[in-house]
Amino acid sequence: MTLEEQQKHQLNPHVSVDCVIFGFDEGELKVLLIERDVANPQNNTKRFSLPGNLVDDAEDLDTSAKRVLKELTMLDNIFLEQFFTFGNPDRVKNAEDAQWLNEVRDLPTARVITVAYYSLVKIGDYAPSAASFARKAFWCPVSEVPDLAFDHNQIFTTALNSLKNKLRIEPVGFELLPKKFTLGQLQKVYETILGTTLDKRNFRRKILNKGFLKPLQEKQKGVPHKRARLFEFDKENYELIKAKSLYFDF
Amino acid sequence: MTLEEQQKHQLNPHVSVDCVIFGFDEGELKVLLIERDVANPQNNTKRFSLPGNLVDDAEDLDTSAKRVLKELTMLDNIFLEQFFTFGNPDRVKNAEDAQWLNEVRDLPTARVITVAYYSLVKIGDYAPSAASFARKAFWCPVSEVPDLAFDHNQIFTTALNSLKNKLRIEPVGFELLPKKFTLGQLQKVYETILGTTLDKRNFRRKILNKGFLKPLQEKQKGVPHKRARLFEFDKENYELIKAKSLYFDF
DNA sequence: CCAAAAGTGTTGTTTATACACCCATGG
DNA sequence: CCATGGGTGTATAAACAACACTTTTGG
Repeated sequence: MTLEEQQKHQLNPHVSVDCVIFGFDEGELKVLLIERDVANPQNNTKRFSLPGNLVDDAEDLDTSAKRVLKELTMLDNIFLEQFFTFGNPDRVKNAEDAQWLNEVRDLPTARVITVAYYSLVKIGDYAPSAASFARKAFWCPVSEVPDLAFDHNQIFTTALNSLKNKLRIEPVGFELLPKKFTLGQLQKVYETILGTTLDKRNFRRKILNKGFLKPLQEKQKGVPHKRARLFEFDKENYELIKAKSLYFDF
Repeated sequence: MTLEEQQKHQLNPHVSVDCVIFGFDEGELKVLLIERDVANPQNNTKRFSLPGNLVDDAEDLDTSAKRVLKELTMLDNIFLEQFFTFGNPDRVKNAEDAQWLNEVRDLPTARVITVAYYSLVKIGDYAPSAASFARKAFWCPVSEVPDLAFDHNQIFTTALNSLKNKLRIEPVGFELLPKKFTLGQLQKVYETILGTTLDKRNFRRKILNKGFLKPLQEKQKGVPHKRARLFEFDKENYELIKAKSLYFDF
């Protein structure tokens, strides 16, 4: 290991990143949780948390979040955004987490502030490579998130709120869907995240008028109803549109 | 000093807060800068920065930002919001800042991540108590911000953007004005922050329809033109309105 | 009397909302 | 033939944008 590499892997014991990774599957919004390794097998109380880790001391925060995300999901991220920093001095001091911290941290009692990110991934793309860590990581419907370590429940709730706000301003919905998707699927994503129902005709008119959805010739196959037209997100066009009108509004 | 107080004042060398404090005066948006103390009087190159400091190790981030703001302005804050965390590993490593860090920090070469807040204050209320630190702190028009220490120019720019976004969503404009203000003043605030001009009639109609401005009987005095009606922000009413319609939209 | 900001309505255009039926497919 | 989601248009209401003149005051 070169000196440079060594330096790169020197952990900063006071700053961490946590990632709230959203996915969408079977009409449900899900979040990626990990089940914590506990070295001591006697302690078999399961404890769940968001994926996160200390930052390396020479590493940018965004880079760190990308690294952690990649380490845990083997996916290069699609979209990754810092949304809040949590720094309650007691956030890592609950008794339930003390043992685990003792096992894995050099300074288990140090105060740690954490910079939180959220990310949207396509579960479909992602599942195939999930096998190697499936024992530790799993998708959990957002309505069934259990008690999490540290202040991770608060982080999760804040992330969900940020995602809602983001969705009103930028068209991030397709990040959760396969590259080719139907308008019905997209509408479902919006409804799930916003927690409302939307009128089908109004939704379609509005989103098609934005001009960043490219209709394909291709259609769905194998569905027990009329085949829906497939669409792609038209990134180039979107960039042009964004430059003019900043707001999206749902 | 009690043990508790001692603990409270133990600085965490790895985490700081920085505050971007906006004020509005003479039709201009201004930001509060400080001129850095340099112990060594030989070094008389002036160096400006945003007000900020390391967090105390047992202190919440919001509390820390409030404390720093109060220490520097003697004002209890009106509005204070975390907007981004800056963590480039090189952000405190420019040569220009090294000497100063050597003088004031225990670990002058440590990487510091900083949680940035912005705040809006009424310059009018604030100026009277400014004397005691006026040598060190001053209001600088946002269009004339000089080179700042560390990455503070970037922090400032990001804050200004966040403020713009905030203004579109919540009516924060009056935070910058005296308790009683005219619609003309308020419009000026919006125009200054958003960097546009707005139609007077449309602005008035729109903002009055929101229902959170309480017209007073009182009028301006001593102006060389028609006296404008004064208004107050109606906080209770605003809370009611906010509960229903989340969006504000300018 | 002049400069400077206050105050005030209307019209045309765009955007949002509410709403109901037929179509194609697989099972 | 049935259940399922796909696909389509119109009418009403609300919000927005553009636009010009009179009033009051201090100097």
